[in-house]
Amino acid sequence: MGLGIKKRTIVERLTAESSMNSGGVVRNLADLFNRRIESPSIRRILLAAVDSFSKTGFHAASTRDIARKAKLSPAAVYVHFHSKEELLYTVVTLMSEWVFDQVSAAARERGRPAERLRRVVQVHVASHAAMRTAMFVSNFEFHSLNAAQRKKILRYRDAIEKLFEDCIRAGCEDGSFHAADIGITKVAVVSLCVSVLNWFSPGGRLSPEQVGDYYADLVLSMLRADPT
Amino acid sequence: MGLGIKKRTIVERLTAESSMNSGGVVRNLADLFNRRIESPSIRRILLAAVDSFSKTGFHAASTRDIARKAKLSPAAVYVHFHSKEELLYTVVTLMSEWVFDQVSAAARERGRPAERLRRVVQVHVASHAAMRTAMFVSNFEFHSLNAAQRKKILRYRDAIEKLFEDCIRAGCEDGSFHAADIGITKVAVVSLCVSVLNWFSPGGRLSPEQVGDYYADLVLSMLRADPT
DNA sequence: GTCTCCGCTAAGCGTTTGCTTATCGAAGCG
DNA sequence: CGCTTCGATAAGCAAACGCTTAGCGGAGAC
Repeated sequence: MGLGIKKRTIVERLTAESSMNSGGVVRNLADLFNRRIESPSIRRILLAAVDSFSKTGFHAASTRDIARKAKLSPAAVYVHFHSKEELLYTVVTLMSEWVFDQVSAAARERGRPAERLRRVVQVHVASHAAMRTAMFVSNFEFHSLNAAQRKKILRYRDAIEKLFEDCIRAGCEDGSFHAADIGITKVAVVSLCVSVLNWFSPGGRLSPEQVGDYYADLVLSMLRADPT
Repeated sequence: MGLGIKKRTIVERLTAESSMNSGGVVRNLADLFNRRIESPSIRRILLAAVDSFSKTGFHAASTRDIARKAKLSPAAVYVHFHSKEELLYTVVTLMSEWVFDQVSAAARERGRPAERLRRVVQVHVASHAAMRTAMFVSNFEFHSLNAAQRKKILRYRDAIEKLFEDCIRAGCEDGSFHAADIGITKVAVVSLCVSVLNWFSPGGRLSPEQVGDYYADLVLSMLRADPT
């Protein structure tokens, strides 16, 4: 067999189990990692990485700190991951895949454009709010990935944007929506959804689902065609 | 005079010159720094810091790198600044003050709520787009400041949010706007404006002012009262 | 001429960083 | 038993980090 070939990455060995085919919704980050990653040590490392990255940012977080939180020696992290960068890439990949699964499931259900866009916005916002910490890392430490990694993650982001665009375009074509520029409107709507990360608080007045509903109302009134 | 007292910070020595009282609008970041900072060396350091912080984030940026970009020795930075953290704090303060000046000037002009909110949104978005790099640092490296510094910067942010809230509340009271929850609506609108940082590109199809106009349209149709 | 100030630099201190090396012990297997 | 595999560790390396120290050189004051 191939010598000199470096070991496979965690991302390449992820359990191919999505929220679709395995009983019930994902409840939280630990639950999501349980479904996708077999080794308990690797799960602990990734949970610790999310915690460290979210608190201090990728570059300020030390691998020693992550190892300590995972109750392992500093070197044990490198038994499972090639580098600190791969830690971040694994986290971002897991979260990007999950959000894409959530939103595309919402977009698959039939309905009028307004109904479909409502579901897509609601799920997108609620997902970001519910997994606030990990989605924060996935979004705001994205630029610390290398070019090849960024390119792979961008595929998920582009696919999600496409789902939004399809709903908006369908509504414009059947006259229920008005948008002067679909491209700008699309990025404005998506970035509005993501920006819930900047203020949402788990212990706050509203649940993730309630915030999602509210944002869906905002987006629909933003897009509804003039009754004139 | 007081011995043992550490030297004053750059922020404490800023020129008290706002865009109001000194001829014309600020054209770009260098122009803004020229108006507020006397020493050319300090201006070069701050411009270099903005560049480094925006490219790699606060923690990954090295003071040696910043010094090299400013054409100074590494130690020269510490002649003017106590620490790397003070570099960030100075940048964030300058940008936060500037944005607050811009938005509050827009809010001061009289008009119906819809007209005032349109101006406020337009200026807020256009300011972020026009100073994209520095505003990016100001917003996304905010968490690297210490608690006391964050508290001071939050005063500007809260004041800006208040300006938005006043417009929205006035529109709800005179019946021209509809908002089920003014608090959530306010943070959604403000974070929508800020999120232009995530996609705006200086060389793109639209100018900062055009994007501001488009966002103002979006926000107004989001808030306008139902004609039913 | 001498003294003081001030912006600036060369050199380097102490610490922390990401990551490697050599090794261990338990488990699986013929 | 002998051998391999594998998760994990103790120890440490080379590099980079933020920041300090001691001192230089030109300008202004008297």
